[in-house]
Amino acid sequence: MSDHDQSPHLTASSSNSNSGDALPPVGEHARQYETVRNAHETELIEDYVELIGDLIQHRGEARAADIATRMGVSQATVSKMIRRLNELGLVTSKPYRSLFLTEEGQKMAETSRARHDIVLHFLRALGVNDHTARIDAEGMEHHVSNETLSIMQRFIDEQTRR
Amino acid sequence: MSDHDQSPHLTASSSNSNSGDALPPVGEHARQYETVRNAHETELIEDYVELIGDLIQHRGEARAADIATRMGVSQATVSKMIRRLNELGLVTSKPYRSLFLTEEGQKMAETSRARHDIVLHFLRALGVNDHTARIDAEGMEHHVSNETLSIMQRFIDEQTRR
DNA sequence: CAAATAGTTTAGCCTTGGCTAACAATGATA
DNA sequence: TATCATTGTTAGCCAAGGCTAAACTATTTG
Repeated sequence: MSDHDQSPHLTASSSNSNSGDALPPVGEHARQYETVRNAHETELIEDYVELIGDLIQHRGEARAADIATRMGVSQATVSKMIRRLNELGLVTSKPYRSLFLTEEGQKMAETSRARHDIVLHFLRALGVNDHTARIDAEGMEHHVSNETLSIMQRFIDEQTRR
Repeated sequence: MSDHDQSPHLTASSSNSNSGDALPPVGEHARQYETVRNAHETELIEDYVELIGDLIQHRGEARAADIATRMGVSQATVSKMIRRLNELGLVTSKPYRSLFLTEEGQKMAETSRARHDIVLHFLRALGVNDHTARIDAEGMEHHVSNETLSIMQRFIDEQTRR
């Protein structure tokens, strides 16, 4: 039935020089998309936690209003999100008071920040202009595996050690 | 969470040497997040269209069942999505028949495919292993600006011309 | 210290993108 | 040709992440 399987299709448009042309085997292909879907679920969470960590570090505290303006989102949305972060054990908050990260939240914030920094520095080291690099980094950071991250780090090191 | 994970992270420390540490100005910061949110809206659409294009090219036709197994998603979900693509003028479909891309759909498929390929080749040229590169590329492709894309292309060219 | 302003939360709505279950059409084949 | 497996569609559910409007709390200030 579903075993149309991988028909051996010789790269019809051979002009493109590579092995990436053929469709991946079904199972693998599905797993790729699944990975992306999963990343999407955690992405926003990580962005919030990272931002909260940054605000605490640079401003001394994280207030819902600041999060809202920095995220470009309504305060109501932030409030709802904070409830979720609370349920997930990432922040603690008393009503009408400012937020704190739990231990787990702090770990997540640090990891996210580190990843973000590597991607951003990498893009700049590659030659991407600062403004673009920031935007791209914000989107890319959640989709870069640790393997790729460490290769990026190596690239940065080589580049700057020169 | 991320399944393809292992390496240690002694790295972040070294990256404290820069201007990226301070929070960006509020407006700019908000615009970064907005860009990501917008990307999210088109991402899935592009993935479907790209996949449909690939199926047509490699298999001669795109059937809902194949899309479902490749995406790792139920047929009902695909069916619903196809209706949306239809409304957006990206595909044409008669019930119970296989799909075709409109002209606009084809353009989108080509663009997506090209972007995807560049990112994938770039990662491989960087030294990322094929399997990881595929997964990362799938997630990253929608967040890479044209500027970065062309820098990646240049990098590939230099790398392979050696 | 009371009133105004600023900040936070809640209620209720909307859209997306998943799902399952039930039903409908197609096409192979007995 | 009648049956049945495969494929496609529809209905109806759910959670997430937006929004606005209204209610509530905290803080500033007259």
